[in-house]
Amino acid sequence: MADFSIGTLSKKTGCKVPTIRYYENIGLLQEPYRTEGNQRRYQSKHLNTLRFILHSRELGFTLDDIRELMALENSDAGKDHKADEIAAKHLNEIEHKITGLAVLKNELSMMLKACIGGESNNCSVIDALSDHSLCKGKH
Amino acid sequence: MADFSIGTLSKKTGCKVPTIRYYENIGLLQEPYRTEGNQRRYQSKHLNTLRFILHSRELGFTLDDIRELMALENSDAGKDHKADEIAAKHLNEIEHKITGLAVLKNELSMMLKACIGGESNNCSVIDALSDHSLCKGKH
DNA sequence: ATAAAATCTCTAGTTACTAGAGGTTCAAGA
DNA sequence: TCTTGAACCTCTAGTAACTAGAGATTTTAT
Repeated sequence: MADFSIGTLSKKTGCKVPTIRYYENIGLLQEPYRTEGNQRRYQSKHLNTLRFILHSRELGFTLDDIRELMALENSDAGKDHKADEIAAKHLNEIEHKITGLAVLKNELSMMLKACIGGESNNCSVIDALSDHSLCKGKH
Repeated sequence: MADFSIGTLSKKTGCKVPTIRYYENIGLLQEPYRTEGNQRRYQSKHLNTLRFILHSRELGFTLDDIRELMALENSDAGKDHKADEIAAKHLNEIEHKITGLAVLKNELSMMLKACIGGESNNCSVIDALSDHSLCKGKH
């Protein structure tokens, strides 16, 4: 297949044009060659790399994680082990986040339930937020 | 109680000194008076406001949410209703986040399980991330 | 009085992009 | 072949919510 423009790469991947340029700027995506008029022309290797980046981002990896993951690909030694490590660490962080959010959810639900079910008309989310004692011990 | 310095306010709340100045800069925290030597001196109202801000942040409200919540306090009309609305919207977002993270968690666990349990030695997180078909349909 | 700790302002860096200005190139139709 | 409009180019600055550091001044305690 013929080489393609940045707009085409954008359509193929769903990644916005400025974001593609950004990834190139920070060294995540290899610089493609340019036409005589200075426009970028991509090949399938760029498409693959970009998809790798996007999928990793969807899974919540940071650009630094991704940079590291990509470096591993080019240095065979211990490659799988290190990649697993990064993924495992990431999984751990996600589990922590989920736990934290579940706590928040409860606190917010309780606040709201109290407001809707309550009888006093000075019931208020604001009061709940101002009342430090409500969260004491949890944080 | 006597008025206190920014360092003392920091200790009372656990909020870092530069963050307190930052909140003042962006207009979230009222400017305190200054000593002749230009140092800030705070009073209990500042302590209360800062605690309100910090607790709201812990619950994941953005600084803009908090700004809005604080504006409500000074405009009685529909105050409770609006605050509930903000909190409810926030609760909704948190529920979405939890759902999304749970999906990620599964995908990552499966990736890792396949790597650890697998027999081939080219098993790799990187391969899983490169393989776009794995996530097709979910995203 | 002196010295250390705390404070001051200001700028710039972080993450992962997005938006806009102002100018150039490409591709398709007449 | 010419023209025109879409797509492209670079560069700067803005977003959220802070954090870090430089270099100067003030406060506090001995």
